[in-house]
Amino acid sequence: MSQDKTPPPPLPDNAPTPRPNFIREMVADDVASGRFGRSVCTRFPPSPTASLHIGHSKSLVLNFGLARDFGGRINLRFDDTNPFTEDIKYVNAIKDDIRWLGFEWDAEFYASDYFERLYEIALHLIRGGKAYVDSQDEEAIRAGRGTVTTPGTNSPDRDRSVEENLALLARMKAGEFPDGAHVLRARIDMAHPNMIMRDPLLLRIRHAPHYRRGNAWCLYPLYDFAHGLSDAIEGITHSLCTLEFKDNRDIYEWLVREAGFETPPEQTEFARLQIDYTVLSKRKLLRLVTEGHVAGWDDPRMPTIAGLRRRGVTPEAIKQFADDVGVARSDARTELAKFEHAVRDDLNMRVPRVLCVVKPLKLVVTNYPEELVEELEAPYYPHDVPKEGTRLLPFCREIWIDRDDFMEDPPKKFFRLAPGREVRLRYGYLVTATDVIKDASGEVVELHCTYDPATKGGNTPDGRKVQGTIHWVSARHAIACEVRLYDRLFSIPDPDAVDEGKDFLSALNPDSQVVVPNAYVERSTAGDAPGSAYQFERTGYFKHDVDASATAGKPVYNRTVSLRDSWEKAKGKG
RNA sequence: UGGCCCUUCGUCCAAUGGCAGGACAGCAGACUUUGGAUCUGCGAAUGGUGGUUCGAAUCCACCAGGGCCAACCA
Repeated sequence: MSQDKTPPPPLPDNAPTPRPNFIREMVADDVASGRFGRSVCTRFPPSPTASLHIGHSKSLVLNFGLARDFGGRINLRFDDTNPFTEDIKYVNAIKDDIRWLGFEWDAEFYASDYFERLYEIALHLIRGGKAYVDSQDEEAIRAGRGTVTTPGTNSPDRDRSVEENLALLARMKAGEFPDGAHVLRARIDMAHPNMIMRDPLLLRIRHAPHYRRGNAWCLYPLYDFAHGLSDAIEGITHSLCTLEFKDNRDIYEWLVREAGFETPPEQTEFARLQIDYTVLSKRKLLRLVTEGHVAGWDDPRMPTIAGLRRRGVTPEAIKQFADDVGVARSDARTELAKFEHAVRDDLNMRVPRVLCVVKPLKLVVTNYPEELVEELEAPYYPHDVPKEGTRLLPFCREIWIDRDDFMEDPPKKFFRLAPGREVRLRYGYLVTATDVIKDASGEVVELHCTYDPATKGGNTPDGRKVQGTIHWVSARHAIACEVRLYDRLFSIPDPDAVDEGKDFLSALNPDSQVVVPNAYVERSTAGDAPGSAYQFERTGYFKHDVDASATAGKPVYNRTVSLRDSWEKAKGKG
C-alpha cells in the first residue's frame, strides 16, 4: 500500500476549488496509489448525431476538470459508429461548442479510425470461441433474447466453427452481404441475468456513406463494441458516463479483458443532469428541431449550448451551474431557479445597465418646455459593481414608460405611477401623474404628468423620499427595437410526466417565446454590435441577437433571464 | 417472474462509525435613484422496521418508494 506516498498535485493557484464528489475522490485515490501506472486520462465521447446541450456541460466540466486538476490529459473522441445518423456538421458544431465553453482537448480521435483494430479484435474473439456470426434476422435475434424475466435461447448459429465464422466475417467485411444479412455477436450467456450480456451484437453491416470512411467500409461496430475498446486503445484511465450505462459496464469490462488490455480503463457512472421545465435528451431535442417546434438547434429556448449562447448565457454561468449542481449517483432533477441564479449572478457583474421600455405608454410632461432637450448623465453600472462608464440620456417633454408602471387604481404597496402619485424617472426627474387619457374603449393611451425642476437627475434636494423609481426613454430619441421574451420551453416540471397516450410535445409551453415588435431602447445603444449584452433596468438581462431576421431592420434583443421580481411575488399573496 | 442502481431540508449536493453542513428556493429585516444587487437573521431533512455498536445518515437484514435494462441507438 502506497496511499500516503504520492499526494495529488496541487491545484493551479487561481483555479476555484471544485466541489468534492465521489468521482474526484476516486481519481485522487487512484493517483495516490499509482493504480494505473500512468497519468490520469479522461475523454469526452460525443456521437456526432446532435448538438451538445447543457447536460453535456456537466460531463465536460467533470472530465476536463479532472484532467486539469490531476495533471492529466483529455481526449475528444467522436464515437461515430452509425453512418445513418452521423453528420460532419455535428462534429463541427460540437467542437465549436466545447471551445466556446473554454475547454481545450489534448487530442482528437474518432472511433471510426479504430474500425480496422476492432476488426482484428473481432477475429481474436472468434478464434477464442468468444464470438460468432449470427445469420438470423433482426426479429429472430430479438425473440431469442428473452425478456427481463425469462432467459433467452441460443441462436442456431451459435456453435458455428471458428473457420466458418472467420470466413463469414471476412465476406461481411468485403461487402458481399446486404445490410442485416449477418451480425457478429459475442458468445457469452443467453440466460445471463443482465440482458446486455445475452450475446450482445458487436458488428453489423451498413452500406451507407460515412462522413469519414466514405463507402469503403461497411462493418460498423455497435456502441458496446466500440466504446470500451476505444477507451482502452487510447489509454483512458477513467471512463465516466451516465447512470443508464451501468448495465453496459459488464460488457465493457468483458471486452477489454478478452482483448487483453493490461490496465483497463474503469467505467464509473454518475447521474445525468435533468432540469425542470426542459428536456435534455438528444432524441427529444432532435424531434423539437426536425418537427419544427423550435427554429433550430440554436433557438434561444433550447437547452443546447448553441441556444444558450444565443440566448445570452455565458460560458462562465454554465460552468458555475454545472459545479453548483454537483455530481452524484442519485437520479435527480434540478430546479430552474438554480440555473437562473447562476446566469444572473454572472451577468450582474458583467454587463452594463441600459433603459428599455418593452410595453410603451406615452407620458407627456406638461410643464416641460416643448423644445427643450436635456442630456442627463447616467452611470452604466450600479454602485456595487466595480466598473466605470457613463452615457447621456436625452430628456424631453414626451417619453415612453412601461404600461406596467402605471395603475389607475393601484393596491396599497404599488410604488409606481398612479393618478396623483409621484415617482422618480431613473436619472431623470420626479414626476406626478395629473391626467389619464383614454381612447373610446376606455384603454389608457397617454399619461400627463408634471415634473419638479428641482429634481434633475432624480435627486431630491429637500430630502423627500420617493418610493418608486421607474425606467423610461425619450420618445423623440429612443430606438425602436424588437424584444423577444423567452420563458420555459415546457409548462410542467417533468415534460415526460404526461398522461397515457401523450408525449412530451403535449407539454410544450405555448408562451415560451413572446415577440414584442415595438419596444424602445435608449439612444446610447445605437449601432451596437450583435452579441452586445445588457441589463435592461428593472426588466432583465438581454442580448442583441446575433443573426436575427429583424422586423423592419430593427435590432432584436433576446431576454436571457428576467430579473428577480419581489413585486410579482408580493402581488400573488394579495 | 429477473438483474442492477438509488433514497439526507422544498430542490441539488456534503458529512467516509463520533456535534447532520453548504448552495439554490422560501420567510423576516437592513440598505437602496433598479421592487435589482448586497448584508443580517429565521425556518427547513437522514423513507420505514429491526439488528450490529459505547455510539449509525453511514454497516447488516427486511420492507417501501424511485430509476435503468428486453434497438442491428448511444
